[in-house]
Amino acid sequence: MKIGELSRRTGVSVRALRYYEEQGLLAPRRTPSGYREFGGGDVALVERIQTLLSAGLNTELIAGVLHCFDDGGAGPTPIPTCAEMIEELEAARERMLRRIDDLTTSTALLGAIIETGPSPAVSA
Amino acid sequence: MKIGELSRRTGVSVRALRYYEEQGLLAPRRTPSGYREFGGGDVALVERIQTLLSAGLNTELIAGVLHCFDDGGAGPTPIPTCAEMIEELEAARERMLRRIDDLTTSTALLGAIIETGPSPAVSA
DNA sequence: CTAAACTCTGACGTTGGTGTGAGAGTCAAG
DNA sequence: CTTGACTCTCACACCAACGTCAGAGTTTAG
Repeated sequence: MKIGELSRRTGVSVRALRYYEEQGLLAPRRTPSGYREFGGGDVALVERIQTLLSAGLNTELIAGVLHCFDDGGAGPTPIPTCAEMIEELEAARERMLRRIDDLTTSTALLGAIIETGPSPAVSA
Repeated sequence: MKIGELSRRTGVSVRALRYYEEQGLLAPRRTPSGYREFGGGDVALVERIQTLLSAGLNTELIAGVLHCFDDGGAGPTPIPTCAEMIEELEAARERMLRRIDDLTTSTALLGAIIETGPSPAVSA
């Protein structure tokens, strides 16, 4: 299928799909005239990318670990080692947890500012 | 004092201080030669700005509510109405809380991916 | 007077996932 | 053949708070 159809099927914008290819997340074939030609499996692949992006991973990390999810396109191929993938995912999760901590601290500080009003709460 | 001294006193970079002025958070006088001349109160003001920034507010919002913290420079002037300020701060806090929720959901999703391994966890 | 230290105003770079055209080629239908 | 829908490749815009040069003027210590 061409990029417009993939976009409609996945709800992902054409621009985003081209960006995914640029980042090495997608590798469509090309027609003689240069049009991208996607396969049926790419629908699930794009959805998987969306899932990982919504989980807070960036495209670089996704590009690094995406092949670990690749079942070869058909069979239940026993997953490659990819212990490295787990490590990177856990590192990403820990960054997110730290980010949550920071935000929690910030909201608490903001809450204090709101409650106490315009006090010179400049301890930092 | 000049910008370098204010920077040393507050620990905020010269570039950041110029940026604050550009955003309307600071309004130093100028010497005939064009040098910024800050007053003693600006140290506390910069610290207050830092506090609000670390609380997750952006400069635009800070610019809008900063005058509500202004005590006139001396007396315990009863704070102006500025109910609007409280509203904006609470709105900002709620945005941050939503962001925390999103991140929490994402980390949970990422955790599930890590635990279950490369399963086709593409529900979204 | 000179050199070091400081300050000034631009103005581009950063980070990441797109939005939004510009200008041009391709393809299917009438 | 022509129109319209679709696609292509650049390439700038965006958001935020700065970092970091460049080139030039100012001030200060010796």
